[in-house]
Formats: sequence, structure tokens, C-alpha cells
Amino acid sequence: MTTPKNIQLTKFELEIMDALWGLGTASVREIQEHLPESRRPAYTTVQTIVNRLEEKGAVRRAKKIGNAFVFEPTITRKSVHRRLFDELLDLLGGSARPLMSHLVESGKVTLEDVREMESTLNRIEAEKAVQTTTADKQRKG
Amino acid sequence: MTTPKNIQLTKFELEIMDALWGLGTASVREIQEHLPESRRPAYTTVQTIVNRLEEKGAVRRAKKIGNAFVFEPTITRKSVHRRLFDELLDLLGGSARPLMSHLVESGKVTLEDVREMESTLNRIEAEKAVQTTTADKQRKG
DNA sequence: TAAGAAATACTACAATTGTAGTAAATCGTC
DNA sequence: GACGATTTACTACAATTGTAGTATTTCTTA
Repeated sequence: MTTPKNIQLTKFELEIMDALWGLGTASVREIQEHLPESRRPAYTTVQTIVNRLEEKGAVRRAKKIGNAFVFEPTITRKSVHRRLFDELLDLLGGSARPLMSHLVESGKVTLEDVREMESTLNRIEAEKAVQTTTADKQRKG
Repeated sequence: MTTPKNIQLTKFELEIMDALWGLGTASVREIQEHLPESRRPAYTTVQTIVNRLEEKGAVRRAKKIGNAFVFEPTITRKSVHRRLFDELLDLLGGSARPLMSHLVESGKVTLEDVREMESTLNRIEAEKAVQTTTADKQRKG
């Protein structure tokens, strides 16, 4: 990998990124218009944030159309979400349990979700087992 | 309830709160000494943060011992954690699924954890069913 | 009760963030 | 190629946050 991408994004910056991730690639104008009109900041405000995002290395100028730059994300939504998740996990003491309690208490998780989770875990376990077996064979043979 | 407790805490403020939650009740001095010595800020820095926490309504002066105030949290660790959790959930689009994927991918959740989660959910379902039945009876009776 | 220790109250200041205005460059079009 | 529209570049400023110093008050104890 080239850069560790340890980028800190503020809430507002995240919103802008979210718009950009949704659009794939966009000019400042497009980003601004893609924000919920309830609280849509001035054009130049969005411009400022996009510039800061560029400084932080979260977006880059992909090309120019007319006299406007078209920006694209240089970090994935997933990587950012994972970082946020990891940070929260860290705050909660590093253990997954409290997070799971919250999930259950929030009522946002169904039995089906959990069963899905369980089967994924089972699959992973099975894969690990296979790898172990293979390794054993190689050691022996 | 009296106050909505919609308190925004910064990372550092959270660290201070964490120390205070751990101690239960403490003076500025005690809080400072309870922080990891690797990055332990000046006494007056901690003092400033504690004052801001007081302004934000997250702590209160419980009493005075000698010439030092003893502070106590006015919000629970759990409520703050839940808020953080809800905010993250919101950022991830409000669905629990991505969070659960992250949990599995992080390798921090065991099959046992998930089974526990499942049984909790089952229990809740069962309780709901009972309540419904009771309500039915009451409607009928 | 006076001195020294400790705590508080108040002030300061730089970095970051939210928010936007203004001037200058550039583009499309008549 | 001049002009209006659009963009960008640059600047500004208040609020929040991290960080701590100094002055004043208050305790404790010799």
C-alpha cells in the first residue's frame, strides 16, 4: 500500500463525502445540490469543505469539465465506515459485547440477522479448519 | 425526565469522563493522575476540561474536601455509549447489517457471542408474546 | 497566625471546524 | 472578441477544542 489513509473527517466532511460517494464523481455544484435542501449550506461553504477534503487527501480532482473541476473520492466509504466502527469499538473498551447489547436493545436487529451472522461465522470457522488441516498435511508430508 | 441530556462530548472530554466513571467520584487531581501517564496533560488542562464538562452538564460538584471540589458524573457511561452507538448507526445508514458485518470481519465476535445474542432476542420475543396475550385477554375480558 | 502548599478562577492562544464573502480567472455565446 | 455567468482562489471570522499559564483564594500546619 502507498498511504495509510489515516484521515480524520468531521461530521460535515462526512456528509460531503457521502454525497460524493453516492454520485461517484461530481463537481462542487453537483455535491451542493445533492445535499438535503433542509440544511444546504452556501456554494462556497461546500467549496471550502471540498478543498479541505482535498488537502486531507480524501478526494482528488479527476478532471475539468467546462471551467469546473470534477472531484472523485480517493478513499472508500467502506474503509471510512470501518474506521469509525473501530474507533467506537475502542471507546467501548475494545470488546464487541457492549456493541452487541446495544444492537439488541435498539431493536434494530432481527433474529434473522443474527442467524445470518451465525452462519457467516460458521463458514469462516469451517474455512479456518480446512486451512489448518492443509497445513497439517504439509507439515507431515 | 428532567433534561434530555443531549450532550456532545469531544474525544478528550470522553477520556476524562471515562476516568471519572471509573473512579465514581473524584477531584481534578485524582482524575489527572488516573489518566495514562504516557499522555497526561497538565493539571490545569484537566481542570479546564472538567470545567467545560460542568458547563455542559456532564458532571457536577458533589462536595468539597479540603480546598478541592469533588466531582461526580451526572450522565451514565451507558447513556453516552448508547448515543455514540446510535450516531454511528445513523452514519452507516441506520441499518444494523453493516455494523454486524464489521463485527464479524473484525474477528472480535465469537460464535458464543452470537448465540448469546440469539437467546436474548428469543427471550425478548417470548416476553413480547406474553404481553400481547395478556393484552388480548384484557381486551376480551 | 503566618508561610507554604494546593486548588480554583480567570485568561490566553493556536488549531480545527463551520460558514461564507469577494476578487479574479475562465467559459460559453452573441 | 466582449460580456455575462460560473468557477475558482483567497480571505475572513466566530465557535469549539486542546493546551496551559498566572493570579488569587483557601487549607493546613508549624
